[in-house]
Amino acid sequence: MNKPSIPKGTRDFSPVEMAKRNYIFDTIREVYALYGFRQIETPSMENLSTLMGKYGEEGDKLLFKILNSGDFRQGLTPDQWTCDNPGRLAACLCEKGLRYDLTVPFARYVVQHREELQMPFKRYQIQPVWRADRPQKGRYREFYQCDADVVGSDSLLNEVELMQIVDTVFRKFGIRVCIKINNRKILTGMAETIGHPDKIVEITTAIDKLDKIGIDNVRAELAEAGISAEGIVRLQPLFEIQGSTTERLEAIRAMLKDNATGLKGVEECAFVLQTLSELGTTNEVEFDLTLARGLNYYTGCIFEVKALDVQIGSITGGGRYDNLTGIFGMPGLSGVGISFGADRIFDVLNQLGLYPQDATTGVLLLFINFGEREAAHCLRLATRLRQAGIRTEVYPDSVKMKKQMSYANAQAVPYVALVGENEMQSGTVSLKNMQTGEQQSLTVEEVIRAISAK
RNA sequence: GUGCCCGUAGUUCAGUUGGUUAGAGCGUCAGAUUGUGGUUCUGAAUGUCGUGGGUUCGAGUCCCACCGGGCACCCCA
Repeated sequence: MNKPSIPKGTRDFSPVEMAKRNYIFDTIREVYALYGFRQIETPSMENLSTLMGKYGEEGDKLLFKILNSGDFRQGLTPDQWTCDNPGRLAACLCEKGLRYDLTVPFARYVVQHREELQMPFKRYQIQPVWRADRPQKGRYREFYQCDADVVGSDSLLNEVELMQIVDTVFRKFGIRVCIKINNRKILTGMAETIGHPDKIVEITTAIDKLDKIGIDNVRAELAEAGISAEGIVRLQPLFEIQGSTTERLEAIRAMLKDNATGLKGVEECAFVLQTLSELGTTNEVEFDLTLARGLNYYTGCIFEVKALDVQIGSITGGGRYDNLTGIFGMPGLSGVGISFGADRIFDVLNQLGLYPQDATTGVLLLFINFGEREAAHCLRLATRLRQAGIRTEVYPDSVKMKKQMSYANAQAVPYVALVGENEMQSGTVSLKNMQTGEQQSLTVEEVIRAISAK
């Protein structure tokens, strides 16, 4: 018999895994709320027209498309069927797709609900997204993003605030990270200065790979993208500028002295970095000229977070996008956002064993079942414990004690209550601490106090 | 989408140049122990060897295809 299975790149989550994941979501949620963000949700599927063309050519290929219901062949001409372009055919068969990220659906939401929204609008959203990618380490076809965005405010204080959120969240998790900041305007300015304003995308993707493939390969890739030899030489300082943040900012400022866009980018970076350093952060915040980020809707500050103690891709990213709502007919609205990759954070916390103990414990107390009369009595005691907020369970069957104890052990239940004939008569509970093995005779009130104290 | 590696009990893996009835650890279940788990001891269950085809007297082992998994590229959380 064939065993049932789940699609490639998807996962089941066990109770223990869910407890860990909820710890992650709750922590992020709490920090978002602390900074005044409100939660929204959007549907899993969007109209394909909302999604297409927002993530570049590669992104379009990675969209999960939903086959039209009913007779999806209706109205298709033979020409359309035999069409060479799979994208064109898909557009005829599918009008819906699964969301690829949370930012684009959010932009759609803002435009659609613009009359009801008060600007600046700060929202957070924790939901799964889907990408038809080939799965590998730290990369799934269904994964959760935890986004926070502010729209309707150009102030750089939003960038600062988002970086404080990032810093706070990772401090709470106990993950040591490096927060990298750059600005798309600097890269745009560079492209303009070297005479290739049209090659911004090529330049950013090539630069982005620097630490992975090395400077020579980056140069080769730039040449292949059609950048002149002279242009590549003039880009050189990008990789070579050394020194403190202020020194590097100064050097790049000199390079871009005739380019208004580039200079604006430098000033924006300088402001965010300066303000953050005055406020103080737990984690290191670094100016990284080679940070580019793939998504091409970014126009201002861009950020990325890397874990210092685990080899994994970036675990958080984001940036400012000046005209995302423009595509949906609402120009002139600027937004900035971040996205925590919950699944990668999950992997990092697992590898480093950083979960706090009470985040993963389930039931706190299990009543052993000695028989019908005893169980009825325990049920009443359990009700009182639950009213006191203690997660309590009564074993449903009066089977061998060894089996019940093993159950408690396997579930990592910290306390077991034994209430048999003797205890019933004396009105007590024999409370066993499963870690130490100690056992004492207590009243229900004393049990509540003992467990609550922990 | 491109390239490389891998599919044997619930799980991690062994399985000789192709040779009878495919093994082990962990886990599970039962007992030692009818009011005491996590330690120990004893015993037991479990496989269409990923699927289909081919070579062969004979295939877990060799060949092909498909499916699934992992890794790298691409891209990204």
